[in-house]
Amino acid sequence: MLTTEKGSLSLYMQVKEILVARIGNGEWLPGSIIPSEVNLAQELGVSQGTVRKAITELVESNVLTRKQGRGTFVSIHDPHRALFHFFHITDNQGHKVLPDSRILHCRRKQASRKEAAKLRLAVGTKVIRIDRVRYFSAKPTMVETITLPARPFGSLGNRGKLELPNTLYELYEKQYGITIHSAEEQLRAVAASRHDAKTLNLEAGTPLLEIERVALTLDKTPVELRISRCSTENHHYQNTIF
Amino acid sequence: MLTTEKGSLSLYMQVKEILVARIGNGEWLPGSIIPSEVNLAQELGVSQGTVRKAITELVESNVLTRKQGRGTFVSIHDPHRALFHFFHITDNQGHKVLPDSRILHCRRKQASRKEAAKLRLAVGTKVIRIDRVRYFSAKPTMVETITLPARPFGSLGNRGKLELPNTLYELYEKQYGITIHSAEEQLRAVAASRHDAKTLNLEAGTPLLEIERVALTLDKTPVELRISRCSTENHHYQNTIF
DNA sequence: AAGTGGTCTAGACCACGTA
DNA sequence: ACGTGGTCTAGACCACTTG
Repeated sequence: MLTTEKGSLSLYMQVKEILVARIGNGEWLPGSIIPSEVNLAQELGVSQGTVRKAITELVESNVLTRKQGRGTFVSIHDPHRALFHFFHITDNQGHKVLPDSRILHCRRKQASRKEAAKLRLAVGTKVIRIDRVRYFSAKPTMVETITLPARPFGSLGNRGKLELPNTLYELYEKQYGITIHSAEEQLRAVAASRHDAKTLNLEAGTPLLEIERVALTLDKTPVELRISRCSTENHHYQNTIF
Repeated sequence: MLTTEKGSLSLYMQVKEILVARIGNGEWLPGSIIPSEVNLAQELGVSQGTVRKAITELVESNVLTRKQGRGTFVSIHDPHRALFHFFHITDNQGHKVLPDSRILHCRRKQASRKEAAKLRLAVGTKVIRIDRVRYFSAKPTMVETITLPARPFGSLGNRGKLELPNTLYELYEKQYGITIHSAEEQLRAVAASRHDAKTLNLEAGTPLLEIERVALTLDKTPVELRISRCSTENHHYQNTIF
């Protein structure tokens, strides 16, 4: 129940937690409309302004989306959002294009020390590891290794595994009900290994941009480790600091 | 004058523009307090809620800072803000430490094509170019080339030039009244040149992380071009995507 | 026409910092 | 005690979308 007692959170924060909980437990699915501000206010016994403030903060953190005249919706990961929010590679003219993908391998393994640490699993836990190459206008440019915990993603790669979509986050959401809300990335310069070099058709030792990303759900649970090594001959990583 | 006519911006947006203008023209300097919400509302003939909404957005974009019980202040670039907002290099344990700096050169030149383009100047315009090395625990780790338009920064480096502070953005603000509000960064992997290698005490050809940053003022005027080449042996570039 | 979010108002009380 | 920002309310009107 909502309270306004001394030690408690502010009303709108309590409303926010209720909304997040309803999204988290699947009561309101991605893409679906939520009740109007007036209805929620009535139901929860607060004013519309309080509900509004809670919703505003969730819109700012990309959890909800408002559409004037229509209603408020649980955010959905269409390819557009994946591209503009989570994909930071652009060509040297600043144009952003999603690369094509080709899967090299997809197998089950036991989590290495590093994978276990990054995904907060016990060493040896079953994971799925995907290797793929990504192409910009038919030119191989990135090699990617993606590690997923087998627990939620158990069925992935079991049958017809080489047919994974290009935008994985959409798959996670639609197939497994897992929505990526944030990510931590670490960037380094590394020398291309012989394998990298062969795959990307360049010389071993060529400098590559390595991006190590841990993707997180709304409650900060890590659900994907992705290591990308990218040739920065014609592309770069673009970051805007506000 | 504020209006609520049909084609015009919403009231709180007009208030926001007034506040930004007063900051931009130096009426309210960085670090100083601005009038209270109630006073501004009275002066501008709107309700406190409207002023509040305008201020809230400016706080979100780091232009203003609220301090409960005290007032609202124009944001200031203390070293802390520079470090946590604009400096993205951390060691491999995730700890952020500001490196020491040593200036190698500081000279006046004519803007190269690239510098002119990035700073939106005519080719050949006078610029100041600073070369420095940055150290983490006494180990040379980054080489930096900083280019500033001579116009606003004319006096910089004229006398005793090798005595520049470690956090330049603070200098820009205090000395020249120029506050950096945002930046565009492009990251690439490059091979260390012989000069890089000698400066950083490693072998030519070693992969380095190159960060090319254009720093912008509140009105999006580019005022600094900074190219950093960083050894990522013990450090990396950390980015969080929300 | 009805329902939604978007803006705006006027006033209330609380929590915090300063004097 | 006073002034500040922080929260909350209740109600108004506008702009937009849908039936």
